[in-house]
Amino acid sequence: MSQRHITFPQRECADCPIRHRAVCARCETDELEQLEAIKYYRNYEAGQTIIWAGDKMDFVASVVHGVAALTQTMEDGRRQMVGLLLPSDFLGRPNRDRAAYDVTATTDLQLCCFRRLPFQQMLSSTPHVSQRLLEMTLDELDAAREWMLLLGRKTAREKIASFLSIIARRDAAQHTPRPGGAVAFDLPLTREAMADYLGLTLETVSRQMSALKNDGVIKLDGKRHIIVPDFAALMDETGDDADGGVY
Amino acid sequence: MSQRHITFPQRECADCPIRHRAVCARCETDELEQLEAIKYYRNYEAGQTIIWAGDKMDFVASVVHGVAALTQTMEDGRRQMVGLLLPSDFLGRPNRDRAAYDVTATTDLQLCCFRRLPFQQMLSSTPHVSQRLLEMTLDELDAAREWMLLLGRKTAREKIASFLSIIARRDAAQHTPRPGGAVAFDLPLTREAMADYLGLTLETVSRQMSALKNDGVIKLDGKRHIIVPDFAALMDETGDDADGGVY
DNA sequence: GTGCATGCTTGATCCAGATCAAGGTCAAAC
DNA sequence: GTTTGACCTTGATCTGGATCAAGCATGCAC
Repeated sequence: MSQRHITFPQRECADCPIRHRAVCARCETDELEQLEAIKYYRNYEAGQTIIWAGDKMDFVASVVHGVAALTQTMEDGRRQMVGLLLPSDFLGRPNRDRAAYDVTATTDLQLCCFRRLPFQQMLSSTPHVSQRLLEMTLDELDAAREWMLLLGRKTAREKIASFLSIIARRDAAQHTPRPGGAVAFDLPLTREAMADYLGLTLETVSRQMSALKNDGVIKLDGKRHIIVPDFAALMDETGDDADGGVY
Repeated sequence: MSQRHITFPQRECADCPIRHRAVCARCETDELEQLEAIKYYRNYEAGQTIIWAGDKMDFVASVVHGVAALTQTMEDGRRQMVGLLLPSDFLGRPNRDRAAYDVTATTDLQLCCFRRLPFQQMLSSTPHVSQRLLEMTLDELDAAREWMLLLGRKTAREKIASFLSIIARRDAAQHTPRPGGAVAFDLPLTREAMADYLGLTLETVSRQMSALKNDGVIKLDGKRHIIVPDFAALMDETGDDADGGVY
C-alpha cells in the first residue's frame, strides 16, 4: 500500500493539545483551521473545582499553565488522586460526554479548550490527531503504571522521594536546565493533595518531609519551595533502580 | 472539510487486535490483507515468562485465550502487577522496541502476534487502526485509575472483593450471561499473583479469601473455582458506590 | 493592630496488614 | 503408595502508617 500522507518536520500549534510531530501535507491546513475555530480559554484559581465526576463535559482541553488534579472519592470520603495534569497535558476523553473523575485546579490554571463535538469530528476525519493522541495516552498509561508500583509497594519515605523527583523532572522539562546536581522547584500541591496522590495521610506526608529535611536530602524554603542539593541522593531514596523506569 | 472515509457497520477480523467498529471503504481491503500477512500465533504454558523488561520486543500481539500479567519488580524483590491481559487485550507498544515490563502467562495462553515494524507502518498509513487503538488505550487508562484507587485507599477485604468482581465481570463478558444473581468462575491467578495485583502479601490474600468464605460472600470449590451466590453482596464489599465506576 | 481560617507540624496511641513460622492439601513422579 | 514440590492456610508476633489530639505559622479581613 502506498504512503498516502507526505510528512514534514516538526511543526507546533501553540496551546494545541496535539503537538504535530509531523504534519500531513494534504490535510494540514484544514486541521489547524478547524482547531483554531473551536478553541477558547478558561482560567481557574488554585483550589477551584473545574468539574465533578458525572457532570456533563462539553469540551476537551490542554493545560496551558498551572496544574490540575483528577481524583476519585469513595462514599465515606477516602480520596485518591488518579491523574496530575501539568502544562501540555490533555484533559477529557473524546467520545465521552461526562467526566469520569473530579477535576480541580491545584494552582492557578489556564486551559485551552476545544468544544468536544467538533473536536471529535476532526479526530475521525484526520489521522494525525488520533495518532498523536494515542502516543500521549500511552505515555500516560506508562506513568499510571509507575504510579501503581508506588502505591502498591513503596514505603512512605520512598513515596515522598519519588513524588519529589517526578515533580522536579517535570518542572525541569519546562525550563532550560541549570548546571550541577542541585535542583529547586515549587510544590504545586498542598500536603493533603500530596497525601491523595501518594495514598497516605497528610500527617505521614508531613513527617516524611521533615525526615528527608533532617537527613539533608532536601531543604525547605517556606512550605512549598524545595531545594534538592544532590539530586542523585534524592533518587537513592525512591527505591527505583538507578537508570529507572520505562525502556 | 469533507468526510474522507465512508463507513460501513461493524466488521470483525478474528484474532485481530483491532476490532473495526466501522471499516473504511477505501482502505478496508488493504488493511485486512496487511494484518493477515504479518500475523502468526504463539503459545505459552501457565507460569512461562513471555518477555523480560528491557528485552527486545519485535512484535505486538492480541490475547486470543488465556491470561497474561505485566509486572514491575524492584531491586529488593518487591513486585507489583501493573497490567492483566485477558482475551482481546493488546500487548506491546507501537514505536517502542523494548518491553517496559515483565510479561508472564498466568494460565495457558495463546497470542496472535504481528511483527512490529509492518504493524507500525500500517498504523501510520491507516486511520482506523490508530483510532481503535486509542479507544482501547483510553479504556486501559480508566482501568488503571480504578486500580490506583484500589491500591491507594482500599482495605485488604475491599481489595479482594474488588478483584473478584473484576474477574467475574470480565469472565461474564466472554460467555453468554446466565440468569439469576449467582455467578461462578475460575481464578486465573495464584494467591501470590493476586497479592502482586492487589499490593498485599499472599498470606493476607489467603486470610481475606477465607474470611469472605466464612461470611458466606463466596464459596470455594477447590482453590481456584469461585462461586458467588449473590453478586450484589460481593459488590457491597468492594467499597465502590452502587452504580460503580466510570460515567 | 486583633481575630480567624487555612495549612502545616509534632506527639501519643492504636491497629491492619506484614512478617515469621508451621503445617495442610493435592497431583504428579517414581 | 510414598515421595516430592507447588501451592495454600493458619497462628503468633511485630511494625509502619493511621488515627486522635494539640499546637504553630502565615496571611487575610476587619
